[in-house]
Amino acid sequence: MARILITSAIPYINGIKHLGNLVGSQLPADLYARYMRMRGNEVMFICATDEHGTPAELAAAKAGKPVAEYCAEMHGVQAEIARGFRLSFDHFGRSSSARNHRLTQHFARRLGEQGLIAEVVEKQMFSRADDRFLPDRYIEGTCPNCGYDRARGDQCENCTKQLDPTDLINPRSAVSGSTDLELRETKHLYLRQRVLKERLAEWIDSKTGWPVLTTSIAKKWLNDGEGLQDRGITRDLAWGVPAQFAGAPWQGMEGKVFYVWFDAPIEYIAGTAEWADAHGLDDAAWERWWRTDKGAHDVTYVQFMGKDNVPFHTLSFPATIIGSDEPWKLVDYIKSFNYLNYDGGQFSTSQGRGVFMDQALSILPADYWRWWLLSHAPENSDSEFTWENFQASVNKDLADVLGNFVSRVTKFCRSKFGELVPEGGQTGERAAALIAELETRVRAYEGHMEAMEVRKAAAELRAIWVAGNEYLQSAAPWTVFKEDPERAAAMTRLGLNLVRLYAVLSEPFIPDASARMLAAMGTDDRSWPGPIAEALSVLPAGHAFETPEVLFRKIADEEREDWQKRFAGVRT
RNA sequence: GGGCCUGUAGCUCAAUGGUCAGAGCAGGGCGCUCAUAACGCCUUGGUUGGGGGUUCGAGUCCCUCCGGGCCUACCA
Repeated sequence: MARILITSAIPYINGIKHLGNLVGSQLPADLYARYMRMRGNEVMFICATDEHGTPAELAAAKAGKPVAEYCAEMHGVQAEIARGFRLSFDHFGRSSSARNHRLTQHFARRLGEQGLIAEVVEKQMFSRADDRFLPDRYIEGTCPNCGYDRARGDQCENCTKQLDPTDLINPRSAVSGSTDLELRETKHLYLRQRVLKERLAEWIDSKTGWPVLTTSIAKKWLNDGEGLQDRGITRDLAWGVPAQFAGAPWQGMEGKVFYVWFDAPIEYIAGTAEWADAHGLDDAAWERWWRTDKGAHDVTYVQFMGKDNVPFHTLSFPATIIGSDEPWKLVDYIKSFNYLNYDGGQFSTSQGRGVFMDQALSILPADYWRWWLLSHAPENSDSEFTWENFQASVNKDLADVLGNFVSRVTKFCRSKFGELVPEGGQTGERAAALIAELETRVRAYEGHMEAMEVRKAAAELRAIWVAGNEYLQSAAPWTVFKEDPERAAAMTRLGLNLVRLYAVLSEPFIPDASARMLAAMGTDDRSWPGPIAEALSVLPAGHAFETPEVLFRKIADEEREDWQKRFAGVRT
């Protein structure tokens, strides 16, 4: 039994995420966690909300709430939706937790003691009307290059030129529109990543099996231009982990907090500590996942994230870990995803374009979305959600291939033998061929799941379902029954056992349907198949089952058209 | 501007430099009647974005052009 630590990139707190966010991290992480648990491994699966930063403060202000209250509420909302999608986190934490405050300050202090923190005085735009420093992109003005009047302080969206806020003509706050801005001096802490460059490069180079997407992004940041740069890890904000604290090896940082990207990944660790606290366990319980000197030496750590998160997970966070000079667990494998597009364009949170997680669940149960999203996961390039494809895929794969298989087996049995696994008889060559095929396919499926090849795993699973239909079609127990009822009984017994096997194999993708199938088969035997012949004799003759209701209903054309219209425009 | 990814059948995607470029869906035909008008079998469909090159051999490697996307360090 292996020990597997799994983290999903933590979703930002300001609002409900769309399906693109879901498929890029939380959902594939859940697939992997469920699979590894099914295989009998000890799994720790951690996610959290990322609660600090300017957008959180602004969103809270807009909602007319104190930021702590706003974040607590939104955390509750996101946790509820995560449950709705059956995301099986061992703990869904909060980056604003006391645990994260303590750990973030701990890492900062260690880095300071190692000489890896620099104090830098710089000038930043301050908006008097908003009473806050503004990040570059929260300043708007006229582009000096093309004259576009809504250019942002980091880049002009119109001509794509890189800008500095001071380049803008007639700069104004994007928050309030105020032009009452001034450049103010402010002191910040920088993480001296340049000092760690060689060690980071060496570490990245040792990860030869990582996805191209992951390593290419890391190497670009390491080597491009002047190479890896030091990074500011504090901000002039009120909401966050205070940068000045007892034992801090610096002074004069009162009123400042750590940058979200410094404290967010630390929440992976803190979230595990929160898990221990929530279960009344001591520190050793979480440290055995994170401290290689306290039991984590045999842990395999896998991170899941969208491509936009890669630099922070390949460089900044490892710089924090390595720089601390303490035996914390480093990530072993980073699975990164491209983006999911929506019907010819991008999902857009600001424009409300596309399907958001809460809306998705209000339309259809989690399994429908899980199946489509995972079987179309954007692993190699950006991929595309269209309603036609979603409808076709769900109707065909889930309703016709799997759902109907369960239906035809159980209903046939009920009508000919009653709702007990029939006894007697022998299966024939076709059953042997089926078992041989499944033997190959199940091992291939395992290989893809272990390699986190999500699409390939989905395709293999579907082929496993299809094999059941092929068997029934060629064995034709409904015909055999007329001549040799005992033989038909054996075939049906095999069919019912296939339903149980499929429930087990499918659990990581469609956990609700899996549970319903097992319940219908009257068993809680979820043991992963060894030799297939054995796995297909778990349900003995005489075992009672129930004929389940329709497992997956089909999506009608009218519904699809209705949804298409509903989600094309602005979210209301 | 720079870097990276990407372009394969009507659609969504596969293919360690090595048989005739494969699947699923959609389309066509046949079969079956247990089943959610479901299932199975067969089948149509490709100058692998264009052009050039390396190689015994290129979807794959190189150059170039065209299209799509992402990143570019203060959004997260």
